[in-house]
Amino acid sequence: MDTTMRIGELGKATGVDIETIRYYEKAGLLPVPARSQNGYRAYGSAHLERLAFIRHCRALDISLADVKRLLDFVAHPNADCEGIDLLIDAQLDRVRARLKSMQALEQQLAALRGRCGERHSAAECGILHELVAAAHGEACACHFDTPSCSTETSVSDKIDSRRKKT
Amino acid sequence: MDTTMRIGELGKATGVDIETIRYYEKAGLLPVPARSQNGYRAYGSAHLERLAFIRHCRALDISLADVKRLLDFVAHPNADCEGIDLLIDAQLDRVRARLKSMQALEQQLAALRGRCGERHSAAECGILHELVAAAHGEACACHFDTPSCSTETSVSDKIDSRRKKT
DNA sequence: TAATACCCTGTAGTCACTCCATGGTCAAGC
DNA sequence: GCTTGACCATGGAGTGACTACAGGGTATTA
Repeated sequence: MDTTMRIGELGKATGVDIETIRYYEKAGLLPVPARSQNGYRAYGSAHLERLAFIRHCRALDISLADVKRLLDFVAHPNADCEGIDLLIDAQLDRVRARLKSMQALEQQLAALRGRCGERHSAAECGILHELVAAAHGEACACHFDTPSCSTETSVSDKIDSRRKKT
Repeated sequence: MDTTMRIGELGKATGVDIETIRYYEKAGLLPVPARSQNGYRAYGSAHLERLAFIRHCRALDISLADVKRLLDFVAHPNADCEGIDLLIDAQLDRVRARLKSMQALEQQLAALRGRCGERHSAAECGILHELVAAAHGEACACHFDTPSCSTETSVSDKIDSRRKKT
């Protein structure tokens, strides 16, 4: 029997908030730990490893549902690894799509930012003018990199591509 | 009096889901519309413009709280525009920070993806090995661009920087 | 008259946490 | 023995920006 840790110790060892640890347990990602006599959770090294694995996956922006799937593969080493493959591929696709839209976004905001030099009234603010013009569907400098400006599909697509994660 | 539209028409004209339109109304972003005799919402051109404005801002990933602030500036054109300035600046900062972490993420995932060529058992999968190794704190190829791999602070910081939006 | 395509309200669910209220446990200091 | 403070427990609510759904009303067309 190895030494056990309380939740606060596990949290410190992994840099994970104790509320998050309890959340992972409730979500079925972290096995239910034993309890010491006073009712405190008692974690072992297996929990520490597992929690580190989860956090590493989360650092890669992998959803908890996918982390769960990866943990299944870890638990069943004889299974075909094709799923792992596809999972990481899909994750990479999502990240790349989001990266692309973030880059466009950065350009748009930078252009918008350049429209306002010094202080004046809102009525004269180039940024506000630009935003209103874009809403009107007029040509606007902040979209120089995209073909059309405020047509319904382009706007909602941009939002969709940034929102959708599963 | 200009022609009015029902919610479905407004939705089609702007590419916005009708549930989202109602949500914006409840959130106080879209003015409460008049109702026709049957109780249906009756929108005018002002609503269409405003909704387009909101969506354009959302396409720039500006939070609804900030969109509200921008709408206040639109409503009070004599106010000092400094707030607009700062708002866009802060937005740009957020986007750039996120962009940076997304780029690191993309590299990590790409490296991870390269670890698995053909199909085999999960036990032999390079991806899984890599993830487990990372969780153990061993040197892992997917972090060649970052100094340390799975120390608590670096992992949680990475997650934090990607989660925080306000 | 029936089907359908709309519209209404209100509530609950999503994701991955985060915060809070309320109360129990334990060790140290007085 | 008592208090203080650091921990731990549970359950429930809140976050943002929607999205989905149940259960009903209305309007148009066949």
